[in-house]
Formats: sequence, C-alpha cells, structure tokens
Amino acid sequence: MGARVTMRDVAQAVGMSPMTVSRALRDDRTVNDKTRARVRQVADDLGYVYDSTAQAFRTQKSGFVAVTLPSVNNANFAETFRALTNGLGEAGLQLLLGSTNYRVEREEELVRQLLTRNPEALVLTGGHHTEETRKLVQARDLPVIEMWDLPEDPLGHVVGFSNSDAMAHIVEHLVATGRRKLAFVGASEGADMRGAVRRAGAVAAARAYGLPEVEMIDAGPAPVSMRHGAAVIEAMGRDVAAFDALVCVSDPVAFGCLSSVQRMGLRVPEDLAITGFGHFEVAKVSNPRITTVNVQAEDIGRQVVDLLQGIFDGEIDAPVRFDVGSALVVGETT
Amino acid sequence: MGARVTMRDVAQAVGMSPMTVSRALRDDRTVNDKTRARVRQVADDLGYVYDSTAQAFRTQKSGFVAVTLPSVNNANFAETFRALTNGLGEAGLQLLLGSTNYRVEREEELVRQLLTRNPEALVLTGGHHTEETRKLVQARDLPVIEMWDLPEDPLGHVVGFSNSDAMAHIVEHLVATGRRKLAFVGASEGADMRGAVRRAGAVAAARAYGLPEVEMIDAGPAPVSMRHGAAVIEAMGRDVAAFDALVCVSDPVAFGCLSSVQRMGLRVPEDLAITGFGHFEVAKVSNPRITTVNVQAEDIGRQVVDLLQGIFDGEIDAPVRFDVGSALVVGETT
DNA sequence: CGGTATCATGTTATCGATAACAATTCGGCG
DNA sequence: CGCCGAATTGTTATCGATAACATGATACCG
Repeated sequence: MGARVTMRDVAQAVGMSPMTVSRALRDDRTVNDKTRARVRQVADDLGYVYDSTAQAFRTQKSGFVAVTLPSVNNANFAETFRALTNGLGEAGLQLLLGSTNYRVEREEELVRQLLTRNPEALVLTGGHHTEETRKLVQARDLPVIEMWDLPEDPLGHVVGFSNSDAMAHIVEHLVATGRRKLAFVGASEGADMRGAVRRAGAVAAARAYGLPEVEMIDAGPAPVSMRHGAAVIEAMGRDVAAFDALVCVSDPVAFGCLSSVQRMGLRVPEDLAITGFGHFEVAKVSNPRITTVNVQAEDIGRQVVDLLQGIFDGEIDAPVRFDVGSALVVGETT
Repeated sequence: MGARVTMRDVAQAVGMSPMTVSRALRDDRTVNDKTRARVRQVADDLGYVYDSTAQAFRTQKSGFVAVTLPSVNNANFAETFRALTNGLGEAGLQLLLGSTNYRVEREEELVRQLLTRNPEALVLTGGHHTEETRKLVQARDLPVIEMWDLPEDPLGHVVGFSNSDAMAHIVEHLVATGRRKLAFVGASEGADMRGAVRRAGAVAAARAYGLPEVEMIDAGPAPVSMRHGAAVIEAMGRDVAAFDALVCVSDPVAFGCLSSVQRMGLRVPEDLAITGFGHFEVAKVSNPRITTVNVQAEDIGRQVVDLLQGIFDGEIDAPVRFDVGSALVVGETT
C-alpha cells in the first residue's frame, strides 16, 4: 500500500528495461510474444495500473474529448451523450463532460476549465457563446464542433439542425389544421438561447402565415420542464381556452400543459391543440400522443463521432456543416 | 500557433523564474502583489493556458473524482450528478463520468479505465460489482463511496437508502387500501440489480402480508422506461384487469402502464392501482398523479459531496454509512 | 548600526511513460 | 565460420509544473 507500482517496478521484476515494459503493455509488435506475456503476467501480479496522466503528459495527448451540455437531465442531450461515449470509447477516447445549466457564462468558465485538461477536441452544444469563449477556443489549434444548432458564424465544425425551421413546420401544421390564435409556452427571455430561437421561429412563421401575433406564456427561468408547463397553465385557468393552440418549447413542457388543460376539463385537441418539441418518450406515451418534432439526438452524437474520427485521421480539412434535419411527428394533440 | 505557451515562456517575458510564475498564478501569498499582477497580465497577453495535466502529473493529484452511473438518461441519476458537479466544482474538483448501462461488466471496464486517470476518489452507483472490480478498487488506497444502495458488504463509504424497504412501504400502502393481487412490472432478470432488489422487496413484503404470490410482468431488458411499460401492458390487453395493482420498478414505467391501461378504457385507481418509484416529475404531473417513493436524488449527491469533503480534510477515518431514507408519496393512482 | 526575522525570489530535482536513437542478439546464408 | 539484415531490447532525454531547499532583499529591533 506504499508507493504505487510503476513500469520501473515491473521492469525490475521481469529483469528488463522500462521501455520494454512500455512496449509490451501497448501492442507494439516489436516485442517478443513471450516477453510480452511475461511482462503482462508480472504487471498483473504486482497489481500494476497504467498511469494515463503520465502518458498524457509525455505524449501531449490527453485522450480526452471535452463536451459541454446545457443539462444532463434531458433525455435528448443524454442520448447524444450516450452516442458520443460509445462511439469515442471505441476509439480509446474518454469524455470529459461539463454542464452549463443553460448559461453562456457558465459555459465560458467550463470551457476554460476543460481546456486546461488538454482535450483533443471540444464539442459544444449550441451556437451561442460569450466573446471570451470564442477567443479562448480560437486561440487554440483544436478541433471544435458545435452541435444541436446551425450557427451563422460557427467556431469550426457544425452538426445540428435548424430550430427555427422545425418550429416553422409546427406552425405550418397548425395552420393546415385550422388553428390561428397561437400561444408559445417556454422559458423567460434570457439564458436559454435554443428556446429563444424556437420562440422566434414560431413568431416569424405565424407572421408569415398572417396569423395574429403569438402570445407568450412565460413558464419561468430555464430549464423549464413538465411541472413548469403544468403550473403556468393551471395559474391561467380557463383563460387558456382563448387560444387555438399551445406551442411548447419542448415535449415535457407540452405534457405539463396537456395535463393541466385536461384537469380543468378542456379537451385536447378539440378545444385546444398542443405541440411539443424533441420527440421525447413522453410524447409517444401520453394520452393523447403529443404532436412534436423528432430531432434525432442519437444521430447527432453519431455524426459528431464520425466527424471526429475523420478529423483525427486527417481526412478532413475544411470546416464541416452537417444538417441532421428534423421531422414533424403528428400525434393526437393537433 | 506553434509550440504552446508554458510557464517558462511567461517567466521569460516578465524576466523571472518559472517558479515565481507558478506561485503567482496560484494564490501563493509569498509573492509580491505587484509581481503577481504583472505575471497575470503577461500570462493573459501571451494567451497562456494552465496545463492541468502537468500539474496532475507532478503533484500526483489529478483533481478528478470518478463517478459511475447506470445511465445519464434518468432524471434521478442526473440530479445526483448535478449535485455532485456543483458541490465538487466549488472544491476545485472535476467529475470524470462513466455510464455502465446497468451492467456490472461494463462497470468493471469503466473502473479500470477511470483508475488510470488517478482520481482522488471513486463514487460508484449501486452495491453490486464484479469480483474483479472489488479487487481493483481495494488494491488502491483511494476513498470509495457507493451510493443509491445500502450494500451488505460495502467497499468503503455508503450513501444510499434501502430499495427493498421502500418497496415494502409501497406494498404496505397497497394492502392498507385493500389490494391483494399484485403484479410487478420491471426489467427482465439479469443486469439491473437495483431493479432486482426492488422486485425482491415487493415479493418479500407481499409474502409477509400473506398476499398471493406477486406476478412478474417482464418489460424487457434494462433499462426499461415509459414505452416499455406501455408496450407490455398493451400486449397483455384486458388480462391486466385480473390484478388489483401494478407495482412498477420506476415512475416512467408506471406512467407507461397507466397510459396503456387508460387507453383500453380501464379506470385508475378504481379498476386497478398503479405505483411507481423515484418521484420523477412525471409522477406529479400525470393524470392521475402516481403514487411513488421519493428517493431524494439530490440529497444523495449533496451527502456524497459532504462526505468527500470530510475525507479530503482528513476528518473521517472509519467507513461512513449514511441512509438518506425514502418516503412514500401517495398520489391518485392508489 | 549590527544582527535577525520576514519577505520575495531562485535552483534543483522530480513525477511516469515514451520518442528517438543506439546497441545487441539471432537466424540464415554463402 | 564469418557476415548481414531483421528482430529485440536498451539508453537518454523529455513533456510542464512544483516541492523542497537555498538564497537574496528588506524591515525592524534594541
């Protein structure tokens, strides 16, 4: 339990140089098979544990890919994260995760922290960052991928979809089914840029279709979820019946709204339509099923992995911009 | 964009030794305030970024706390993770997260990987591990915390609650409200030990109350969620009415069951009671609200943080065993 | 004003693995 | 048997920050 076992100790035990041990433990085929076997055996016996820190230091390659997510407590982001973990794990890379709580200032702090770990790539969620974050990132010769958005002025590579286009499809669908007076349910203005873009998308689309101005229903500061949707509608009471449709920033919010609307005896979709965003499980299981947009979170993760692989293999030179798209999923709430 | 900027470069630029730079950038108060200011200024100008890898190597302290979770896509675990991130972040520690996908073999692989990063502590979810995992961990002089369970034979510290006790409370409540024929809805036997313990708890409690044997409804391999609960009940059709209550392994599964049960025209709780586990948002928002057990995921995270702080401060010697408890939350489904 | 405590900075060695280069061993062949 | 190329193993230097120790500068005291 004293000093830790190093390659030197293993080397001494097998009567060879540390270099040979190093080679044997990796799969360098210049070592003799018998030697490798013996080294591995001894390393095991001594309880040797490889020191990635030393490796990272010496080789100047950390084996980390840094990732920021707004929140982990979100099935979509979690799905992307899972895809990233699995894909990069196969390439021997480890994820270094930070969550921004939907705040760019927090993202900046996080990026600063993550960069000190010398990651081999940086994957950011979203396309809105502080100036300082942009500077930090660009000062480094490091592959950067922004995902979940299609920013105008990207930092590097992009794998995402258009939130406002997706919202436009929802509005189009609502118009097609005869709805005119829309309300948008989402977080307060401020931190959550993705939510803001969705709202703006809805507003713009409504204008384009000549609908009356979209009403804003503020469910509180981001992140908003089921209970916020439920609470804000409950607080409104039957006033909500004045609208034809509630356009919600996400499925969980939509489900919360749906629940409150039903509790007060209104029928969905007869009295009021409701739409979500993100194709969360709850949208498919709820009763009625919620009309939503499928954003293919897992696909985003997979595409990012492919992209990174390409970058590490040196096959990619120019910044890539990949639109994974999104698709309207019509449920029973419209 | 050539070689990276190191402390040596900064030192050269200010005309001092690297040691002074090192001291200035940390908050070593032996450096003169003016010197510190100048160093910081120059470091900034040169775009210096601190190298945690080098620090971790030299000091043999990584600044990492390694954490394994069964899944990130679970509001409860995510909540614990958030609490850990926030709490440890304040202490200057970074989380190194791995997800096991509910499999102990995957956990072993993960632990092996995480240990090479020299974490300062290891936080495992659950109390079931492979023999190899136990050996790996115990061979190291490293603080270990198991959370979300109260294992019989812990590896080190424990912060959790009794899943089987919690299940017993649910069964007790069902008995008190006149239910006798129970079915347990959960994942197939196998990977998910936490699920298995809950099931065993339900079975044992039912026996203790002299109820007929609990029927098993297999929702498929772990992890099971809303759609699995919904699917398995839909597949059963009206046979489900033969039971008095569906005891579900989690709230999402319970919600899935609830939804399918309602779709086929049965009334909850009149025709059938349903219970969940975990006090997820959906339990409070669904219609009717689901009777569940509050497991205080955030509290677990906070307690783990406190415990780690105590350990790092050297205030804790003997292994700690902390039961955060759990509480029945009666909803409208029973 | 000499001497000592305090403050501020510098020097040297080091953490563990590995790239780059050097040396040795071995088998095969004329 | 001697020589050559391929297969193995060894040596040395190094990544960047910092602990431990050493030194130089300054203040303060009787």
